[in-house]
Amino acid sequence: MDKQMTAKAHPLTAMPDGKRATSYDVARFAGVSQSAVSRCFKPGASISAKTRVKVEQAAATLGYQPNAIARGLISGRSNIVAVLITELTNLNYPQVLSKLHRKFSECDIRILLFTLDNESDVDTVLDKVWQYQVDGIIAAAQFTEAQINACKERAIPLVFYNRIYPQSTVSSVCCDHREGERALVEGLLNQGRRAFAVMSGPVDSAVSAARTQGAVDRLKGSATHIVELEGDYSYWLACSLTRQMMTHGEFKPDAFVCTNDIMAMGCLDTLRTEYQVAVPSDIAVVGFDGVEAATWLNYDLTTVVQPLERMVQAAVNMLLERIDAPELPAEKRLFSGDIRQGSSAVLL
Amino acid sequence: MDKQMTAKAHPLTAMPDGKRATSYDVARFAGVSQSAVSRCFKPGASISAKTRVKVEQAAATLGYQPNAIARGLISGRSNIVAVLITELTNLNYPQVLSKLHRKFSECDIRILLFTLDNESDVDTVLDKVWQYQVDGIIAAAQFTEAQINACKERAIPLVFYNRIYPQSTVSSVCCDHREGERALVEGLLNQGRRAFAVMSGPVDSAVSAARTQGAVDRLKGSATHIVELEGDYSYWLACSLTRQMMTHGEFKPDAFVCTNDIMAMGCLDTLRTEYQVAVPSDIAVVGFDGVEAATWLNYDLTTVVQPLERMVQAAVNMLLERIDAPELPAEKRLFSGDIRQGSSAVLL
DNA sequence: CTGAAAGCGCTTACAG
DNA sequence: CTGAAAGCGCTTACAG
Repeated sequence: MDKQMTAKAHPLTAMPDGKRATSYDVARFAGVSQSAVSRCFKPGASISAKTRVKVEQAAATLGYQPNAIARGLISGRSNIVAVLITELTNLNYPQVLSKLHRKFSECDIRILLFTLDNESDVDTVLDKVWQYQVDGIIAAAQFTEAQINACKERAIPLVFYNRIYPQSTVSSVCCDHREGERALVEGLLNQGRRAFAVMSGPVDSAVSAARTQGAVDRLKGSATHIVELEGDYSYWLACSLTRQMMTHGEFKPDAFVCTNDIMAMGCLDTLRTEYQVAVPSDIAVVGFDGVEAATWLNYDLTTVVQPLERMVQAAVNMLLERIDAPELPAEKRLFSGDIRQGSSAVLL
Repeated sequence: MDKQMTAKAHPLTAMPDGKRATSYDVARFAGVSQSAVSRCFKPGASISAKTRVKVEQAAATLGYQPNAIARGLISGRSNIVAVLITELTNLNYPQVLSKLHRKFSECDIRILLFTLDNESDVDTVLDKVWQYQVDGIIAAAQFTEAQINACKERAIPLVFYNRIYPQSTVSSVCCDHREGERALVEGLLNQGRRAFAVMSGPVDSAVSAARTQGAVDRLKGSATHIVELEGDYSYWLACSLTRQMMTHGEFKPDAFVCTNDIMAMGCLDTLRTEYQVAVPSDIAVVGFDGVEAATWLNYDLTTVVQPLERMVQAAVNMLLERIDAPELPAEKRLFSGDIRQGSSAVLL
C-alpha cells in the first residue's frame, strides 16, 4: 500500500531504474492479467467496466502508454504512413503538410516524412520506407513504373498527390491542371488578348505539361502569336525569361501565362520594375496554384486556386480506405480549381 | 536449384503468400543461422566474408530488408526522431524541414513529423510522441516547463530550434535575434534615421520579444521617436499596422523595423502602393529571417539572414550526441545572423 | 566466427 | 468477460 502511494505521488518515477512501464507492470499493479491491460487500450475490445477502471487507474499512476512499436510488430499495422514530398515544388508545401498531419492525426496515424531533393532520390527513399513497415504512402513526387510496382508487390497502398499517371492504374488526387489553365486562357482570349507567352515549368513535370497543354491547346487557332518559354517554376528563371521575351522576343506579348504563381510573380516584378509595363492594361499576367503570396497587395494575381483542403482530405480518405481494404481498385480524383480574379489580368 | 532460379527471376514473389521475407527465411535460403543474418545487417558485427556473401545473395533474392520496427523493439532504439514544428512560423519552414531530413538521413534516422496549429497542442502531440519510442525530439515550438520536464523524465533528448528558454537548462540552437536586430537598428541610426516604428510578432513569441528588445534597447536614447506596433508575423496585419501608423501615428516614422520578413514585405507594399512613399529615401524598411522571397526584385529587403544550414546542422548534431550519450549537459548555441543589405534600407 | 536461446512489449485466438 | 500462451521479427549475450 505504501508503495502504491509513493507511486501515485511520482507518476513517472513509479518505475524503478527509470524504465517505462509496460503492460505487465500495469497488470501487476492493477491485479489483472496483461491481456486485460491490452484490451483496455484496444477500442471496442470486450472488457468490464470494473476492470477498465482498475487498469486505467494503474496506467495513470505508472504513466503507462502502449508501446506503438511493439503494437505495430505484432499487429502488422504500424499506424505510420510515409509522406514523400519533392522539395520546393511550390509554396503550398507547408500547407499541404500541415493539413495532411491534421487529417491523419484524427485517425491516430503518424507521418514519417521524406523530403526529396530531386526525383532521382525516390529509390533511395523507398528503400528506407520498406524498412518501416508503413501502412501506406502519400507521394507528391514522380515515381517510375518500377517504383509503383514495388509498392504493389509489397501490397502497400499508394496515393499520389498532384501527380499524373495517365498510363498507370494508380490512385491519385489531382487538381485539373489542364482544364484550369484552359479556362484561364479562355478568359484572356475573351478579353481580347491575342499574343501569348506561355511559361512552362520543368520539362520532366507532368503537372507543368498538363497546364501548358491546357493553355496551348486552347490558344491554337484563336491566338495570333504563341510562344512557349521553358521555365522551371522558379522566380529567377521567370524573370530572365521575361526579359528575353521583352527584349529579344519575336513578338510583343499582351499576355504571360505562367504555369505557377511563383513564376507569375517573377514575371510581374520584371515587367513593372524593368520595363515600366502597365499590368494588366498593356500586358496581362496569370499564374496557377493560389499561394498565399499571390494575394499580396503588390501581386494580387489572377490565378487558379487549388482546393487544397478538399484535395488533402480526398488523398487521406483514399489512402485510409485502401489500408483497410487493400483490394479496392485504384481511383483517380480530379478537382477543379477556382479561378481567382486579381488585378494582374482581367478575364471575360 | 530450380526453385532458386525462379526466385531470382521474381525477387519479390519468392515468398509465398505475398509475405515479406524475414531473417529466418533468408537464413534458411542461405543455409546459415538467423543470428548470422542479423549480424550481416549490423555494421561492425563479426561475420566471415563467406557467410556475408551467402547472406547477401539470399537477401537480394528474397528482397529482404530488416524490419526496423522489430529492430526498434528489441534494441530500444527506433532510429526515429520526432520533429515538432509550429505551422507558418515563417517561410523558412520548408527549408528547415528538408535540411533536417537530409542531415538525419545521413545517419539513417527517420523523421516523425508533428505540425502544430497552435502552441496549446503540444500536450496532445507529446502524448503521441511517447507512444512511438522516438530516440529524440527537435522542437520548433514553445514548451512549458512541465513539458520540458516530461521529456527529461522519460530521458528523451530534446533540442529546441529557435526557441529561447533563458530560465531552463535545455539544449537549443538559436539565431542571435537580439544582437541581429541591434546591429540592424544601429546601421539605421548611423545612416541618420531617428523616428522608428518597431513592428513586433505575436506577444507570446519569445523570439519576437528578443528581436523587439534588441531594437528598442539600442534605440532608447538615440532615436527621437520610438513606437512599438503589435503585429503577429503576418503580412496582412503588417499592412494594417502600417496604415494606422502612416495615417494616425503620433509621428511620421523614417524607419520601419519589422521583426520578420513577411511583415516587412507587407509594410513595404503598403507604403509604396497606398502612400506613394519612396523607400528607402523617405522611409527605410528592414525585416528579419532572410527568406527567399525577401530577395525578389520587388522587395530586395535589408534583413538579417539566419544561417539555416549551420543551425540545422548544429541541432542535428546536438541531438545525435545526446542520443548516444544522454548524460551530456544541456547546451545552448547561438548563431549570429548575416546582415544582408538590400535596397529597402541603407545601413552605415 | 557461429548458432541456440532468451526476450523486447505487445495482440490475438483459444479455452474457460 | 477473463487469463494463459503463442508469436510478431528482430538483437544480443552466451557458449562453443
